[in-house]
Amino acid sequence: MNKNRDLDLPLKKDYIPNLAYDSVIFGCNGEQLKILILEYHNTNLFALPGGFVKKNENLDSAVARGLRERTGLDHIYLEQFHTFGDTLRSRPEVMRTLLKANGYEVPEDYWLLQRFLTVAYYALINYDEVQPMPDALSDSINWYSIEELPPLIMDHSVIVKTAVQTLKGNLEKKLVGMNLLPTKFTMRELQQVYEAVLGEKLRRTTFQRKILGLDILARHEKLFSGGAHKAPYLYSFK
Amino acid sequence: MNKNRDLDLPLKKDYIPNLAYDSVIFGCNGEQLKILILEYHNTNLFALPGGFVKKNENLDSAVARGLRERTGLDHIYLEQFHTFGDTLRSRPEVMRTLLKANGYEVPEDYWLLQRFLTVAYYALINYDEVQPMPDALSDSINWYSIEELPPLIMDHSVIVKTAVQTLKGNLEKKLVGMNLLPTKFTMRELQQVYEAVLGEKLRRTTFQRKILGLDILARHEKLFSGGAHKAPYLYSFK
DNA sequence: TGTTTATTGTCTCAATTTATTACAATAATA
DNA sequence: TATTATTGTAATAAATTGAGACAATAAACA
Repeated sequence: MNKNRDLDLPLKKDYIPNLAYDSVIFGCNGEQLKILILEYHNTNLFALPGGFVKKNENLDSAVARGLRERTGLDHIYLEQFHTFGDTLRSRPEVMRTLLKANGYEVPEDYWLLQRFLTVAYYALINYDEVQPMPDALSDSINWYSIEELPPLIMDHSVIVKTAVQTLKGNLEKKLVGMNLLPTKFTMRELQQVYEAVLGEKLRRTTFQRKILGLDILARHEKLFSGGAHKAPYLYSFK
Repeated sequence: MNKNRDLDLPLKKDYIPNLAYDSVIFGCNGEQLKILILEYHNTNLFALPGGFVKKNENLDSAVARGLRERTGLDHIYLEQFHTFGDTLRSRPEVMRTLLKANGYEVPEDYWLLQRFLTVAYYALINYDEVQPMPDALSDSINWYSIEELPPLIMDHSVIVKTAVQTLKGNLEKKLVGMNLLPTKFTMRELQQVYEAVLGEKLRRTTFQRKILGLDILARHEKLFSGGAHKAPYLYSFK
């Protein structure tokens, strides 16, 4: 197999053992809430983007680093939501399969085949302003609607479900919705984000009154989209 | 020093390296929200109860095990709330101090002196029905009001603050309040728990109507306390 | 150039929820 | 039997939210 690719693999000596992180990276295309999913080379295996924590690196920094590598973006809204630590979540045979598919034959005691706990984060980014990049072991990274995910490896489906639940809960409490939009956005776009996250239609007038009442938005010029109707104002987060 | 106590120390081979857990164990005496704090032997150092995860043990099980050891209680309400992973949170000199104070001289590369990330949980228990027990390295474990904590080692004060914030947020969302009370309790006791957690007085009639309206309580016999007034009903969680 | 269409911003009134007050019931005591 | 402290619930006021109405307006069209 492809022995000269070994240098791509993370080295045991550089990382905290038995500990990983995974990121649920949310975007919204105006209709649906979506997340970024990796597809591993030659395997038909799908997974969340993730990585490992360097021995002298903050946990948060490690996740931000991985996110930068996948999205090219900096200063992303990022929030830790749960650490998954069941013994049964680790599936060495899955890891072995995807290493093999990439040309790596590893010994029985290879560090990546051990048990891993993972700290899960969710990130909110602007769907339209990102050019996602696959990692060393995967050949594609794509947006998937949270309603139509491919089967994910290990416990990644549970991680996604937990992320969606957490995001729902934080939407009104922490007002994180605008992180899924560009700096300036219309009230309708914001409402569409809320509807995609909550999974339900909202009443336009009530929504507008509530959001404006929070006094967190600054109003800017109008947006002339070319449509045959009144132009909406643009808003930004204060 | 006391070499024959070495057997009490956790052995590196049994545990996931670089990973710990800490528990913020809440109780309520009717007036104040309190937590259990350990005082280490001969050091004047105070800390949260915590421990390590065995190589083949679920994370949640490890925390439940530690909680059982400190409180003697089983089936405790337990919730993970954050994983703390900054490099600077680890303070090997603190660990060395408290090992020394207990008679343990350890080498420079001793595993407990390395960097540790910690998964933090909070637990809710009945203040009156627990006989807390100190761990191997500590000589006391006591209730402290969250308003009057002693100075805690490392980042344990931050962990406590985060726990209190999380508990506040979950009080109404997850209705966890009754876990701080015995099986049967009066409406006033429940209100006192809410007031202690939220840090504010609540209106009696509004509180009673809201809680009863949730339809989560079963009403039982009255409690005759001996006071010169109408006796309140006892309630339990449905 | 007026007319039409789709959408927006805001207002009004109804429905619901929450806050506040009031008050009768009652357990022990004097 | 009156007094005291507290409880359960009802009644009313205030605030919030739901639902509809409507004028304003940007572009297309006749």
